[in-house]
Amino acid sequence: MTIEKTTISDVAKYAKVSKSTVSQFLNERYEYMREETRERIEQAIEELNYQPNNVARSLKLKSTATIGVIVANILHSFSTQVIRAIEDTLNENDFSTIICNADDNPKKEKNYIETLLARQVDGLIVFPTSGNRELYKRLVDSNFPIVFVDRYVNGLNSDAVMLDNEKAIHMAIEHLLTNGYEDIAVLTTSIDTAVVPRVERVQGYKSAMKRFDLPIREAYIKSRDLPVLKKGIAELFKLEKPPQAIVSGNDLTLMEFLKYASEHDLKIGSDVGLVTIDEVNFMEIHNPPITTIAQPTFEMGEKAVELLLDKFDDSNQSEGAQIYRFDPSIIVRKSAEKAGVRI
Amino acid sequence: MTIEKTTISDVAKYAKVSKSTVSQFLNERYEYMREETRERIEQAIEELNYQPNNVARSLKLKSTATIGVIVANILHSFSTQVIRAIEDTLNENDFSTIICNADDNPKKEKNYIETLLARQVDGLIVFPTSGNRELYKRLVDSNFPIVFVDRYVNGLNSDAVMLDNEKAIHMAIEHLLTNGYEDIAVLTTSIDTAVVPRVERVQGYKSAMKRFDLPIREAYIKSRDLPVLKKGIAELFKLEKPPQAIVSGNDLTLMEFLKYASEHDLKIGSDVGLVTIDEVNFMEIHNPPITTIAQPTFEMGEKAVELLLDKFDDSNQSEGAQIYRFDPSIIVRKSAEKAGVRI
DNA sequence: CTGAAAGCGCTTACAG
DNA sequence: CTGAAAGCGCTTACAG
Repeated sequence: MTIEKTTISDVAKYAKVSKSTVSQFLNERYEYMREETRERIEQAIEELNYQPNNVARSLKLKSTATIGVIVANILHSFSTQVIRAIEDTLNENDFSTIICNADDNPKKEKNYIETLLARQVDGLIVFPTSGNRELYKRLVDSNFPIVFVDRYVNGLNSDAVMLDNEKAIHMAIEHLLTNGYEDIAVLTTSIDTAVVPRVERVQGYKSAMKRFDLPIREAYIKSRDLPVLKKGIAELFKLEKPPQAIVSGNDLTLMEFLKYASEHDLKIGSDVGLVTIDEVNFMEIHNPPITTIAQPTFEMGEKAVELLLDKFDDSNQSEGAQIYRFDPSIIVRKSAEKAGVRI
Repeated sequence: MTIEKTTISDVAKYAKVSKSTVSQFLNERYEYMREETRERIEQAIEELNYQPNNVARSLKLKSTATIGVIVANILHSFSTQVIRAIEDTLNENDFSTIICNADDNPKKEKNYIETLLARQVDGLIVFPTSGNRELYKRLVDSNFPIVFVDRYVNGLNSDAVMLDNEKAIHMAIEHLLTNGYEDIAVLTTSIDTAVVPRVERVQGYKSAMKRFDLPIREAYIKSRDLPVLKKGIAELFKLEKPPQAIVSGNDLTLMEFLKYASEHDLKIGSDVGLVTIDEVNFMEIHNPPITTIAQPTFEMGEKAVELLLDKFDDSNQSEGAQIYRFDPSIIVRKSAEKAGVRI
């Protein structure tokens, strides 16, 4: 089963040179190499079908050229999209990516951080849960290259790539108001664990209501864990004054709402207006098509990689960590139009 | 920026023992270790905040405990689901996973295979394109642990985890027939590159038609690349006798069909019956909800890992490679019911 | 019960 | 232009 690999020594012997010279060749330092030597090595590598061992290289170089990515919840399509961008960008820069899914579970997350560090990843990009502040603090304090995405960890001086969540909610609400919906409710997953985007989206809801001189009704704010969110939605529509429109915090909360709506024969648009954050492929084919506040997922992933790679560049003095906010954009479709009404 | 790591030597010095003894401790070989020694080492590790370096360990052990996963197209939700299962299962067995997306591009795929091998992954799980037969052949012939998922590479004696594609199509067609649809067309992505499941699905279509004594109309078989599939769909409905129902090969072809249907005001169910392969979250909330032939994605991912790990077990003589076929199941919803007609 | 030594497969000053 | 030597951080027979 075990295949004896051919090593650099085999190549050296075969080409009748030293290991050093082969190594020079492998690292493309041809400057002082005779044409003939180069060809001999080239041939030896070919004949022996030699494949360099990167583990050995990594050990010597103290760099593995791999980045660990830990995502809180890979089922969330925003995450998949950003990860896709991260992997692409990293790959372009000759880095490998190890993707881990923490399932919103701090224990799993901790475990992943530790095994990634043991594997000597050169840096970490993480969508953090809020359960490992101390661990992250230690990493950040010791200057280990790390950048956060989507969420940040409170009180840590580290880079983070975030959506402008307040703006996102404002856009959603403004669109709804323009289209004649006034009593607007917001749906997010639970904010008990203080996950930043959810908190910001709820705050954004409140500030938007204030800005548009509308009352803030606590009963219109439903932040619940996914399995019990539908109950919350039901409560909303049992209210004396049920909402005329819904802002859904992401694609997962949207699914719950859509299920509720179809079970209760609520017509999207005419019965309830709807805008959701996060663009997913099925928005377009839903009937009616769903108006969406999209995050620039590709740019966000790219930025995260860029920030991380900058840290490897010694010439770049760390000029203090920052939170980078990205602008959402609205994709107007039909879910926030009352029957017949056109803007 | 670089943090000097504490190494096993530091721990040894601090605990006043040799590196060997620390290593014994790390590998939990306590048999011959004095209680007191153990405690001293434990403390030293704690004090120095020592983290073992897995790269060094891997080099010595010639095993990295990591598996490379190469997926042909990560945008395909079947792949995401299987990968999720693979990662979970691997993680339970203390293996790391490196996921790479080949984008259905043999060149990218080749590149990934090479870098994964250079990184000394212990094995490979791959959803192969059909462009690297020779490379895969070399790997399989040299006994490198590899298992294929979803597709296999022709003429290679290797394990593969596959859907019973013929059965899947038969189930779809039988369901459609039972519900009163007779003229049935099938949609898949292009079969020019001979990607196995597509080919099998088209074959399955033909064998099903034969089995049910229906004519096989070539014009009802549309196998096109995604960007031009919609044109193929249009052709279908311009036929003298347009199909009464559609079997969609996967979630991506489904999207194209759904877009076409909504643009042309085709009512799913009453105007055209529809069954698709691959269960995705939005099937349920689509209007009408979509009847689906589901693949047992979790079991398939789990099986792939199991087959791979078996190869590491020397006691298991390789009893010849096999193709493992998994049974699809049907999730009946409303997209294959004519208005008013109930089964 | 514990330590000295060799070695995994590379890279990199340094010498010549 | 090329080679000998040391070393990256571990593990594992082997000796005592």
